[in-house]
Parts: sequence; C-alpha cells; structure tokens
Amino acid sequence: MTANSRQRELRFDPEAIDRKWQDRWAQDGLHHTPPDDPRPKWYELTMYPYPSGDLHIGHWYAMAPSDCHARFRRMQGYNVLHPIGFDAFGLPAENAAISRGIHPQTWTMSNIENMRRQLRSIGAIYDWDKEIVTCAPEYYRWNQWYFLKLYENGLAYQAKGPVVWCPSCQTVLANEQVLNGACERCDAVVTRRDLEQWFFKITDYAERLLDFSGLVDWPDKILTMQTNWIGRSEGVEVSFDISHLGLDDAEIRTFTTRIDTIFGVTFLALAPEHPLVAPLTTDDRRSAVEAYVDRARRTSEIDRLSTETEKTGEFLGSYAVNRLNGERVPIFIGDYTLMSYGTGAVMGVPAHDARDFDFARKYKLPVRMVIAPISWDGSEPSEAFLGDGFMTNSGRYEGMTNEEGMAAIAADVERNGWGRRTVSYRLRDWLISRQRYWGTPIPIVYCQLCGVVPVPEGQLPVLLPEDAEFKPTGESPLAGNENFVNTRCPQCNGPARRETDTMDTFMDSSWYMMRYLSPGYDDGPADPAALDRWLPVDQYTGGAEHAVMHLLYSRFFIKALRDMGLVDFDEPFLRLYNQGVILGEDHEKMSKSRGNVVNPDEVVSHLGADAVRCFLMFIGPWDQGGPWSEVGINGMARWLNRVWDILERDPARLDASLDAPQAAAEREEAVRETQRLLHQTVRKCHNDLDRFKFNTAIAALMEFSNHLNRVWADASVDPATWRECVEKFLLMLAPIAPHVTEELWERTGREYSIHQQPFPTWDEALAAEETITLVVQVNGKVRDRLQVPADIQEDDARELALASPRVKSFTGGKPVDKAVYVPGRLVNLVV
RNA sequence: GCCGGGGUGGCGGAACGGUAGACGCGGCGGACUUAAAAUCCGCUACCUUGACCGGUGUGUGGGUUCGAUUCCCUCCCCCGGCACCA
Repeated sequence: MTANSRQRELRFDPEAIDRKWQDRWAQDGLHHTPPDDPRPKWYELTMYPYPSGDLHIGHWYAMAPSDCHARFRRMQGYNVLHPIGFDAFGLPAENAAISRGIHPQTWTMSNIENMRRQLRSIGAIYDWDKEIVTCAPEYYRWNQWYFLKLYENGLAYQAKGPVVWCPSCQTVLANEQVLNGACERCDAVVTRRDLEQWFFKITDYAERLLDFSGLVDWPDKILTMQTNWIGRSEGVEVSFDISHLGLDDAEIRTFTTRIDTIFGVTFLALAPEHPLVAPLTTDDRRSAVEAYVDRARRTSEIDRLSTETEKTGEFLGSYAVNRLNGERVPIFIGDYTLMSYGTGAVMGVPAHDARDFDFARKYKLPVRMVIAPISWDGSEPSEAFLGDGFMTNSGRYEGMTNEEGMAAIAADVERNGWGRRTVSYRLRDWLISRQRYWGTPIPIVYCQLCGVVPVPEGQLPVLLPEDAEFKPTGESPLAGNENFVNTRCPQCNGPARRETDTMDTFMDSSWYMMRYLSPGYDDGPADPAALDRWLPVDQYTGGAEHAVMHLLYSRFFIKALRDMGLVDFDEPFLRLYNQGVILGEDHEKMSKSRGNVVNPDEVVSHLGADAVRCFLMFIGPWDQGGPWSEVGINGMARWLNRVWDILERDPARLDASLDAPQAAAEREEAVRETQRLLHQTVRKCHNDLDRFKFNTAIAALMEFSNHLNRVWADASVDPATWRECVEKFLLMLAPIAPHVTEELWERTGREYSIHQQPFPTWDEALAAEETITLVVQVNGKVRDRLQVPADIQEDDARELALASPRVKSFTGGKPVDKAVYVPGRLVNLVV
C-alpha cells in the first residue's frame, strides 16, 4: 500500500484543505507578530536552513515539531515569534558554479524560491515579512559592520593561519573537500600552507564561555561538548635553562599539568614550527632536522593528527638543563607536540605520560619513575603510570604524595622565577577568512602608505561583485577581479587593494536571531526597541551537529557585543533542544547514494501536511530521531480520517438514545468516565507538548479518540458532553495538525480561527480516578488485582489483599512477615 | 582511546523504583461486499493449555531493594562527538 493509492480512500481532500487554509491564514495575516502586543513574548527559533535546493524530510523533522511547540505556546497566551530565513552563503553554491556554470547568486536564489514554496507547505506560523536571506547586501552589510566593531575593540586581528592546499588544483580547500587526506576533485595528496588571515579572539572569552549559569535549559550533552571543546587545563609553565648555549633565548618554556613529575623528565620535545628549532640544531644534526621539519610542514595538520599513535622526531643535538635537579636533557623535535597549544614545547616524562613513553621507547630514552604507586616493586614500568602515588627520585620532595608534591614544586618554581602557574585552553581563535567568492567581503583595505585600513562605516556595504572567476586559479576568486581589488585608501586616498577573502558563514549565523526582528531596519543590525523586547531567544531548536561551532561562536559574539555596549543580554539562546536524525526506511542515514531519501512533496500532496507532521512527531521521542515509514504514515492518515469521521457525527443523534432502555446510572457513569478521561488527556497533552514529548501527546489523543468511538457506539453520553469532548479534542490537536483541525472547526460551525483559541485547561478533581486497580503481590510477584476505591486506607487494602483467595493459594497459609503498602498502587506481601 | 546517548514483541515505541509492552504499524480471524479495496469489530511477547491456571521474559553477568526496564558495578553490541591538547 503506497501513500498514493491510499489517498482516494480518505474522507476528505487534504491537498485542497491545506491550500485553502494556508491561503486564508496568509491573507488574514494570522501569523504576523504584532509589535505592540501586551501578552508576554515568546521567541521560538528553529535553526535556519541552508538553501541546498530541496526541502528534505529532515527539514520537516526539524521544523514541523518546533512549529507545533511554537503554536502550543501561542495557544497558551504568548505573543510568539517563530521566524524563518536562509543561510545563503557558502561553498555548495560555489561548487555549483564551478561544475555547472551557474552563478552562485542564481543558484542560491532559485533554490530559495523553491524552498519557500516547500516551507509554506508545512503550514507553519512563519511570519514571512520577517524572512532574512544572508547573501543579500542588506544583511551582510551588518556582518561587515560587526567586523569593524570587533576590529575597533581589538577582537579581530590578522595572523598567519594554516589552510589546506591542493598542489594539483592550486587552490585552498575547505576541510570538507578533503577525503582521507586527498583532494576530493583530483585525488592529489593535500598539504598545508600558512596564509595571512583574519581571526576573532574567542580565546579571550574562554573562561566566560565555560560559565553556563546564564542558560536556562540546555542539554547536558551540548554543555559537555562545549566544555571539552574549550578544554581548560590548569598547570604550570616551567622553563628549562639553555643559557649555556649563548643564544638570544636563555630558556625553553614548557607547559605541564603534571609539575609533580618534573624529576622524571628525560627529554624535551619541541613542535617542528618552534622558533628555537633552528638555533638549537647542531651542525651534525641539521640535515636530518631540516628534512623532518620539511616533511611535517608538507603534511596537513588534519593528517598529522589523524596518523596512528606512532611518535616520530629528531634529536636537535643540544641539551637543556632541568633546574630542579640540574640534569642535562636532550632536546628533540617531534610532531606530536603542537605549536598551537601551550608553549609549543613539552617536557618529556616517559614514566608518567603515555605519549612520552612511546617516544622514549622509540628513541631509547630513559624511563624514570618519580611517582610510585603503593605496589611498585622498583622495576621499570611496561607502560606509563598515570595514577597517584608517592614522590620518589624527587630530591627534597621525596615521600610526599604527588598531590602535595605538585603544590610544593609549583610554589618553588614560582618563587625561583622558573615559571608560573597558568591555565591553557584547547580552544583556538576563530579563523574567519575564507579564500572563497560566495561570502561576505571582509571590509579591509591595504594601503602601501597607511597599511591595514578598515573601510569606514559610511562606505558599507562592500558589495560582492557579480563577476568572478570561479575556476581554481591559486588564489581567492575575488583576487582576479581588478575592479573590486583596486580601490582608494580611505585615509590617504592613495591607491590601495581590497582584502579578497570573504567571511566564514558562521559569522552570519552568530547574530541572525537579531535581524529577524526588523529585517528591513537600516540604521543598524536591529531595531533597538525590538531587540530590547524580544531577545534573548526563549527556545532554540536544531541539530546537535552545531554543538560547538555555531552555538559557541554565537555565545561568544553576544558576549563580545555586550562588552561593547551593543546589546544588554549575555546569552543568545536561553533554552536549547536538539532533535534527532530522521533515518531512511532501512534505518540508515538518508543519502542519495543509498537511494533512501524521502521527498516530502509527494507525500504531502497525497496525504496532506498534517499527516506528515503528525507522523514525524509520532515516530518516537523527538530528540532520538527514528526511521521514516511509508506504511507508518498511512496509519497516521487513517487516524486523521477517523478523527474526521468523529467530527462529522451529529451530536443530536445522542438525544434519541435517551429513550433507549438504558439504566440512567450506567449512563451517568459513562459521562463521568468520559469527563475524567477528557481532563486526564488535556493534562497529559499539555504537559507533553510543553516538554517536546510529541509522540506521547499524540498517543493520548488517539486513546481519547478511541474512547469517543466507544461511547458513540454505545450512545452512552449526552450531546453536551460529546460537544465538549470533540471541541477540546480539536483544540488539543490544533497545534499538531493545524489544517484539518481548522477545517473541522469551521465545518462544525465554530468561529474562525481555531488557532486563536486558548489551549484547553483541566480540573485535577475531574481528572482524579474514583477507583483504582490495587495490585496484590506475594514476594514481589503479581498474584491478584482488585478494584478498590481510590482513597482506600492502608489497613483496608491490606485486609482485602489477605482475604484474596488467589493470594491465599500462594501464601500457602504461611504467616505474612511484612506487608509493603504503596498508596494507590499495591500491597506486597512477604512470606 | 576518551566523552555522550542507546539496546524492551515481527517493527516504531510506552512505562513518578510498584500491573512491562500504552499508542501505532504489521499479522491473524470476523462483519460488510457478487468480489476486491476501503471501513468497522475482535485477537496478537514467548513457552505450556481446548480454556483458565502456571512458567519465562526489557543486550550480558552480578549487586542494592519487599519489589529493578528504571539505581550501582562488569562486560558485549549500536549511534553520535572528540581524537597526540602535554
């Protein structure tokens, strides 16, 4: 059974209903967010899509449930903003230009056109007047403006930074263009090059970014990932003496988190790029060292890091002195030492560091235990010992615990001026330069006389020229555009050249949530009044793949803006929720090569947007994702079909049944039970929608609809009860299935629009059970179930349990040792 | 290797430490139909039984508890992230 063949069996025409109401809502401006609404605001943001061309079912999975949640908040009485836009700059557009000869602008805008249509088909409450497209000059102008602000405040700077280089294509590659260390286009082995590039000083904010106290509700997973990404380590920067060599530098600085192991140092390892490498290399070692440095430089950093655990290096020929014990230790270079972390030099302690141990084994360096575990027999270890123990071979620190030793040595090192306690971070500064065309031009001019000159604010935007050479030439595509490159210096009006790199697109997404508020605003990135009213974002939803790039960059960005006095909040997104990944029917990740990609358009036109929305929310917990199912969605369409059937029934027909010879007491009981289930369902649905538990909210609604079918078949409730039930049922379903509910709301004579009604409320008293099933266990095993009043007391419950004949047969007349009573649930008899 | 998240019927999944399998899909049986589809009704973890009863069951092995899918420890798989950070 395919979606296609099921469609003609539905009681209604979903395509017509979708179109009818989407048009009507648009016409009435139902989703406009009024600027002066007195209700409390709720800013619910879903991560904007990249306009790749087609709205994938994965987009639906991200957007339909978040729309449902935003709608729910609106029915709860909030003034809700739930905007959408496009993350329109980036590499795929440029690749399309290269491979198919289409201009990135053309490609991007036609994709956006198509995706707008598809996004409308979801039936979300997007206010299209607030749409943003980041490749528009009105948008990226403010990227440039912010860049200048960061530059003025010393947070943007220029430095050499590594890029991945394809020697065959003669071009810079993005990391995602490298497959197994080779260029994805020509398969040549990539190398690394250092280019002068722009950075943002996110490292200045490392400490503040570790403070999550300003966040209300973020998944622990993301906080952990950010914490690990920032990678804070407390340690000691300690230097080794090389004054005997008579160089400009009298010492080598190293960073360690294990100063307690300094008596175990048997070598030093410098990064190949370390400035002291050349001066420290002796003549007899020079050719070998230079060859090693050269090899390391040609290997890309990515490659270098992904190589197995084998440690390589070269002896420089010189020695340094460990000031704590006066020992001479050989100085090596090794590419397991990274220039970009700590001081670019490490003290090698083979006995207490796994990497140093490997290195020492390979180069036959001594391994000296200086932290002894209690069980240590004095022999050389077969692997590095990383645990705690007692100081040994450690001079005056002998016998201390290594924790005491750590404190004592650190203090002595500081007192002697050999180093200082410090903190290192793994986090690197944010490299924003891209040697690409399709991005925001960096607003900088290079003047022969004045040097680096920022473009004055009044001259923004620096427009991205339309013509550029996309074919690989060895430099940024903009560099070949003479009209763009050649300009006048804003300071001296002399000849100057423009910066030809463009910005990382994470720049666009760092502040886009502010632009939505006033997308046409011309005097700044956002209207200050709107900013004041709407930010920070109350609820952000999107994929966990943005845990450490986008989300960290945006947090940094906002903190930096706050320090500059440009905003007055500290965190951009108060709450975060990550949806899972929608899989193909084969339970595999969707991909073109697997052929398991689902095109939502076809399903939507056959079964309707609501069936797709409902099904995506019903698959399972939203944060866990799950497999698409062609038959599964048919089941959902069938349920909506039954809902339609329920709403088509005329409640007046229940009046006729009053004449039936049915006991009045029985009918009264059915009404009471129906009321109870209604109130329980409202409670469950409310609480589940509130916490993104869409699957169980829908299950509760299904149970309620099943109940309605039963009482209709029995004609056991009165028309008024029926009317109340179906009305509240529709209201609960409205945020989940907006089109069908609006249609049924109208067809049953109710006033437009269902989406402007409040979400139903419940009464705890009416939701409370009158009787419960009392479970009776014997030694923890269920032996009987008794229907008892909900307010039964412990003594009565115990008595009833003991009186049960089934229970008696299991206790075998033995005396009961103990009876555990759980109010409202069970009695457990222990014999 | 390290850090997260998972492992429950044929499938997706439900279950404040307290009736395991809600809800849905699929399957089986029935009603309606000339017939099929759709629709409606019933059954559907496994073993045993004609049926009740009973027994076994939430990746593995242990532990805590009157009671464990849930908490703790061991191990095995799957998914995601990081990956020589001194």
